Amino acid sequence: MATSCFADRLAKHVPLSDAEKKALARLEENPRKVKRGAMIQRVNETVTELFVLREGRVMSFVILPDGSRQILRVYFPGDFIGSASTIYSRAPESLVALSDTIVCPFDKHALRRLLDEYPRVAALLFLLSNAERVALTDRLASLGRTSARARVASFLLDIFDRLRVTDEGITDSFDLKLTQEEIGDAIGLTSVHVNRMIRQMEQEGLISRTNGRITLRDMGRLEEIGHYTNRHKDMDLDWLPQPG
Amino acid sequence: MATSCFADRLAKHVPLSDAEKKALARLEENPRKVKRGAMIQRVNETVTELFVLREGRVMSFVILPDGSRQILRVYFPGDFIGSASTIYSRAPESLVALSDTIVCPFDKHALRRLLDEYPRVAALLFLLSNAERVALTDRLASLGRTSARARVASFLLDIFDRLRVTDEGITDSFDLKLTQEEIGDAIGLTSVHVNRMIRQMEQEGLISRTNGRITLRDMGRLEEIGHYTNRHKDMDLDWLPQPG
DNA sequence: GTGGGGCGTTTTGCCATCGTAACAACAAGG
DNA sequence: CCTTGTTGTTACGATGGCAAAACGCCCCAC
Repeated sequence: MATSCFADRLAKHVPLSDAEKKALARLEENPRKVKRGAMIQRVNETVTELFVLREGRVMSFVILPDGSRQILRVYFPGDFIGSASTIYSRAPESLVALSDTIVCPFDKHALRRLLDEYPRVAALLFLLSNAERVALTDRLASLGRTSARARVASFLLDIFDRLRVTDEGITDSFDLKLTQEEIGDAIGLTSVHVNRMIRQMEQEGLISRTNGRITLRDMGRLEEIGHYTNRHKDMDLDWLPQPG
Repeated sequence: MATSCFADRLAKHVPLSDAEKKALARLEENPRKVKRGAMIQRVNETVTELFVLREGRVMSFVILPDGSRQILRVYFPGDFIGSASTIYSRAPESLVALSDTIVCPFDKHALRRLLDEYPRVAALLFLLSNAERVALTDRLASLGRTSARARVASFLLDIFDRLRVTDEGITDSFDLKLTQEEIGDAIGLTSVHVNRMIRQMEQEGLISRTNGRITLRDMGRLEEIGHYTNRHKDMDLDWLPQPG
């Protein structure tokens, strides 16, 4: 059977039948290489495609009329991207590759057939979009009610924990692959202030850096500072119908 | 057939079969009255229930360790509430009634059966949760990258447009039913500053107020100020499977 | 009717946080 | 070598938070 990183991801939550895996793999039949910095989707463009991210990193963002940018979400391999085009005819957000990536585009009619034929997968997608929703509300609380310092801390922990979902090898350090300006645009700060906070945290021994690689030196305190909770531990999908 | 405000809401997007309507109506078999201010769900509590909001208003929020509150979402009749409990065993957010309300709780196993038997409804729920996701990213951009003035403007417009989805009678005024402190907690400001902005906007003739009722006097300028786009106009669910 | 009590709004003064602008240092890559 | 992009650093100032109090309003008890 063809491997599918999307099926692999979903299978981390619930067991999948072979038929389901095969159907999911079909979404990834048309892998497309995208160079770092290339646009995958432009805001307001008519969209009928969605994507599974197979390799590399992608971000979604919007540009406000005054030119400032808000990064909405950073995506990692196995993530399902562009779900907004299931319901809006024009893209509400832009997608750009943060590194050289491989995305697998598929038409929403392919998704339709999948949802139609594999109700259990439809339910699963619904559940996972609820998890995404919670991730967004967590960041909303972060932007709305916490200090710059707390936002940086929770942002680092969030990226760290998400990377660890798929990469077991990570223990305490990771490649952020984001400029400080991008971090700022994700958590509502300027690059200058992100820099202040990061250097401060480095001085205090909370983190350390060696050419772009971040090492978390005191996760306990970082969690406190960022008011961060790792949601991944608390998932429960056992109540879904069994496969078959 | 029993009326179901949830079915009515969904039917605004796509036609539903009688069987689907009936199945949706079953979710609302146990209406429960909730007094203004009463908790419907407490953060970190074990949850197995979800809700359809039939009447009144509800908000979801979290309290941070320093006591500050972030309001995550305000809900109106026909909204589907508490979707996080589909995937997390403990509630990531609290739910409280903003007015005297009627909610219809149902167990997630009832949802399971619905998703299982009516794949088209499952798909529809998935799509609508994607719309919710976009609503959240819009507010994320608002909190991360816009001024206090812009946040207030877009917040008012957002509530206004959401009320108008179900209540055709609304033309330019509505009952906000939120204190300025609550507005602030929703958009990341203090009540003091919300007050400053609202009075400023009133002085400029952008809005006017009479005992809690807001009238939007210049929606065009409000949309500009808030960098607001009404997403409701742009929905497209026609590609879903047909009923039957 | 009168006198609270509670709740929300209005108002003020002060000041911390964070943004703006500008530039230096440095690395990578053509 | 020059260009381009990222990080580091500073000075200055605006936005919006904080604390505190007054005000208006509604409801209730007396």
